[in-house]
Formats: sequence, structure tokens, C-alpha cells
Amino acid sequence: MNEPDWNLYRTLLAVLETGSLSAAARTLGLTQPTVGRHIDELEQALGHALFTRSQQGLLPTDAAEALRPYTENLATTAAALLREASSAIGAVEGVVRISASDVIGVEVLPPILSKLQAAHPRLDVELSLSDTLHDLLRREADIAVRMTRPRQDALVARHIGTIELGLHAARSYLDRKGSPADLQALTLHHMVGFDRETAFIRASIESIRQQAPDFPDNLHWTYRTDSNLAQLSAIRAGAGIGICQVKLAQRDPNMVRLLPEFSLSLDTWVAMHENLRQSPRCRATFDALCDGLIDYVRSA
Amino acid sequence: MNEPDWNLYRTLLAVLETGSLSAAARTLGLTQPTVGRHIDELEQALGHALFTRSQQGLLPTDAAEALRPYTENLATTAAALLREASSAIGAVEGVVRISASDVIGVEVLPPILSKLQAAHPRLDVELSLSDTLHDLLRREADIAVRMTRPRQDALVARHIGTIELGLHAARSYLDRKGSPADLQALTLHHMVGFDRETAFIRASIESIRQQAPDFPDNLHWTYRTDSNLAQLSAIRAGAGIGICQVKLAQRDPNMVRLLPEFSLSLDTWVAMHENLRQSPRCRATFDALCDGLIDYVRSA
DNA sequence: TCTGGCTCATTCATTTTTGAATAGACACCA
DNA sequence: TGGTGTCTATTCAAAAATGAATGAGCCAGA
Repeated sequence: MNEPDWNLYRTLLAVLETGSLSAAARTLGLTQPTVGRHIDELEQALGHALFTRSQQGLLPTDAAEALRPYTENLATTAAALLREASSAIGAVEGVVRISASDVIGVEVLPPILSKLQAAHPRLDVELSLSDTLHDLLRREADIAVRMTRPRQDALVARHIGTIELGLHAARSYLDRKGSPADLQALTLHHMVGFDRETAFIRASIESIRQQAPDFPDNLHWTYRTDSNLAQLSAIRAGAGIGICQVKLAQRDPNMVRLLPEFSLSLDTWVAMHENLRQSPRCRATFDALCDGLIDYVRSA
Repeated sequence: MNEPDWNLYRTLLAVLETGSLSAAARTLGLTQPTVGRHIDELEQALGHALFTRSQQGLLPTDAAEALRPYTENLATTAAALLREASSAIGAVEGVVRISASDVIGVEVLPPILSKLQAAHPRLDVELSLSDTLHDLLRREADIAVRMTRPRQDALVARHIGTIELGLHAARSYLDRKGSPADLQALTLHHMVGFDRETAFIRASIESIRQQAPDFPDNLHWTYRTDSNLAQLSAIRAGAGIGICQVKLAQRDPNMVRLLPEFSLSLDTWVAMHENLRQSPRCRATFDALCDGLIDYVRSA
């Protein structure tokens, strides 16, 4: 038995993602009969039924689900290959993909990346914002801005410094509700905070407990969202008191820092795969991110 | 422009590895014109010349070399996918790939894996022996036996214990040359040790310095090889004094431990990708390796 | 200097893959 | 209940990919 066509894996992934032959055909630019034949061929080659067919679509079997992560890995690698090929050798051009948290991506990176693109007009930037750590080894991104020390080998990581977080509220809120005199007084206020408890958020809360043991735990969370960015907007809009980056708040004259003795720090890193050091577009972007973020962290 | 056929990447890798269209065609089971057309098509799709053609073969350009790691990643992932598909769901069967050092693979694993296969007759084992750490995240192996604590996320790692290393020689050698009275006396003996200094070996030597500060550094290395296994054989054959696992030496009545106050310890781990926990064949192999190695480490 | 072995490029017939069109089945909604 | 949208399966002709054969260039060794 020969090794199956690698294309069949791409088709498999598309069918897994879309749930039907027809929809997969549309995303792949093929036709439904072709996609169906690909799946047939793969089932025969692997010796497993991959889908139970019905007129409403295809339901993946356990075997197909077991293969899913592999096909995803193939797809991210192929995408990374195309990014690598998008630039001429030696030139800072083509596509570079950056992973960062939403707050950093929305509030901090734009001027940094904009300046970078002004210097390199043929450089295209893809910005992937999420709190889940995209795996650089699997090439889901070329470069990542992270708030934890990268623990993997084969990564080039540069320490940027620490970003200070503090309690903030908008003037409009304080005019209505007054300022808390101490941490305990926070229990009487409207608080903006996290919604569901994901692993990342549990870690954040744990970090708060560690850095500020007297932070009350019976707060009145009146505005909950898992997006840091939405929290920031809510604080700016006067919804209540919440935690955000001190530097960001300083830019906005309507934001007031409260109880400055309460302070958290986020260790910040920029990381990329060490192979990409050879790649001018990644190298230039890495350097620009480091310089820009260091400026941001150190700015008065 | 459409995304290129994933098959083209496989062809690219084969040409990079073999250095010619014809040789690549042979390994792929295609013909030389087809391989040539694949490369043409890929060059057109990516917009780069990938090879400079000549009658002696194809010379990869820098662009092709830059893409090489990506194609390798694709190949290892596709191989891992096939391994995953090699077993029926829920059954301990199919192919499992294990990475370990040569000494462990030759001296320690055979009985463990043999017992495992006796329990699961349809389980096939691939054993990849090398001192370079195969990357489990890139699926170069399903399970690895390692002498360093795995530092990557997304790995299930189990600590086995520590393997003790000591100085040993064969009786035949000692009959000829006598035994050293202390570490300093080693300078007068024939020593079996490393040849080139790779990163791994430098780390080993550093570890010796750390654990045994009075180990002399002006030894007479008369038998040098980078293979631990070849060192072991050399010691057994009476070539000189060298370092090997105490448990291994105990099995051989002709091996004598020298200066037992000199002792190094190797921390031992078994690691696998956490997704593979769902996979019965990997799970069973992981457990068997852990049990077998723990027995080995604890055995009297 | 010739020969055998290797390489890549080109041509043309064959095989394979694909797409367009169509039919049939199910779900939803008026 | 009938119309409309979705889905998969099937058929057949067109398009694309492939392989066999051949030519030509280079190199090493007799």
C-alpha cells in the first residue's frame, strides 16, 4: 500500500471543519464529488471509516477525530511554509504572523507595527489575538508576545520587562460613586472582572492572591467578561473599578488610578522560533517588537 | 493564486534529500518527468527558483533550503498520522515510535518492549536511537525516554528515578594494569571517553565537573568515541576505564566498579504528547516503559 | 578517446482526476 | 402539503497529470 496523497489530508481537514462534503468543496475550490472521492480514497488507504454519511452532512467517526490534530498540524505548517516563501531571500517583505493578547494587540502594537511597515512597505502583518498561547513550535505564529517566560527549547526569547497593572476607574464613575479609601472598601463598589474561569484566568487570580494577599475575595462583580479588552472598555465607560495596565490608563485623562499601593506586574517576553532568525522579515519584526515594547514599558 | 498542492511539498522534500529529480522519483515511486513538473509548478506557485539545474543533479537555492524544515515537519506529521491510523480505535495495536539513547535502547528496552509485545501481539515498535532529543511536539516520535526533565508544555512526563553512573573496567584490563587507588591515579590509566565535543557531550562533561569536582581533567583518553554504546563495549572488551551505568555493569561478572565514591546520576523521564493519552497503543506503551524502567532503576 | 552510467528536458499516448449535470433524500417553512 | 434549500451519490465527458520513450549533456574509468 502506498502512502496516501498529502492532499487527501487537506481535504479531510476541510470536511472535519465544515461538516459536509459540499461545504468543504466550496472552501477548497473543488467540487463535492471530488471531495467525496478523496474521503473514499483516504478511508480505503487508512482502513478506517472516517465519516458516517447522511443527507444532512457527514458525521466524523472517532477515527477521524483522532486524526484531526495531525491534519491541523499539517495545515499550520503548510501555512507557515507559504509565509516563509512569501518573501524574497534577504528582503524584509512578505507575511509575518504575530500572536499577542487582545489588549496588547489593540492598544500597544498598532503604532509599533505601523512604524515597522513604514520602514518596510512590502511587509504584511497578520495579527492573531487570543489568550491561548499559540504554539510557536507548531508554527501557528512566527512571533509571540507573551506574559509568561517561554519554557520551550528552540525558541529565541527576549525579556522586555514588566508591565504594571493597577486598579482604575473612569472619572465619571468616581463622580457618581466616590473613591475607595482602601482595598476593603472595594467590596462596596461595582467591579469589572472575569466571567468564566479558564485555566489562564485561574492563573491570573492566583497571581493576584500571591502579589496582593489582602485583596478581598468577596467583591461585587457587576460587569463580567473574559476579554481583557472588553474589561478595559467597560472601565473607560464608567462601569466600575477594574484592573488594567497602568501605562494604558495614563494615556486617557478620564482614567484614574486607585489605591496605587495595589500593583501587579506582568513579565513580558517576545519569542520566536530560532530557525526564523535567518529570516529577515521575522528578524526585523522581532527587533521592532522588542524595541517598541521596551519603549512602551519604560515610557514615563 | 491558489494554495499549492500539498503533494508538491512532499516532492520538494524528496528532491532536497536525494539531490536529483531521478533519485527523488525512485523514492517516491514516480517518474523523473513528473517530479520535474512538480518542482516547476512549485517554483511558479511560490515565485522563487528552488534549484539550479545541471546534468549532475539539482542544487538547492537558499530559498529551497529555507523551506526545508517546513517540509520535514510536514513529513514527520504525516508519518505520525499514519501511525495513529495504523491501529483500530480502542485497541492496542499498530505502530508506536519510541526515541531513546542508544545504551537504553540496546541494553534496557528490549526485554521491556518484548514483554509488551507478548501482551499485545499486534503492536509494532519502532525504536529510534540517538542522543539528539527528538521533538515530541513535532511528532518525530510518540514516546521518548529522556535524561533531562522535559521542559515543554503539552507533554505528559513521568519521572522514573535516577540512573547511577560509575567508573568501570573489565577484569582483563585490571589484571594487566592494576586498579587506580584514587581519582588522581586515573591519569596513569587508559581511559575510554568521548570523541568530538557536541553540545550534549559538553553538557555531560559539565555535569561531571559539577557532581565530582576533583575529577581530573588531564586524563589520557586512549579510546574515544561519541557513542555511549561503543564506549560500553570498549570497557567490556578491556580497552580501559570508563563511565557507564552501574546497573548495566552489575549484570556482567567481568565488569568491576572502581572508586565507588565517584558517582554520577542521570535523572530519567518518560514523556509523550498529551494528546496521545487517548491513544491506547501509546498509553499502553508509555505505561509499560514506565513500569519496566522503574524496575530497572530500582533493581538490586 | 571511447563507453557506461548518471543526469535533466521534451514529446506524445495513456491513465487518472476532475467538474458539470442530474437524481434522490431529508429538513424546514409557509 | 408543496416548495425550497440543503445534503450525498452517480454518470459521463473534459481536463489534467502521469509515464514511457527518446535525446542530449556531463563525468569517471578503462
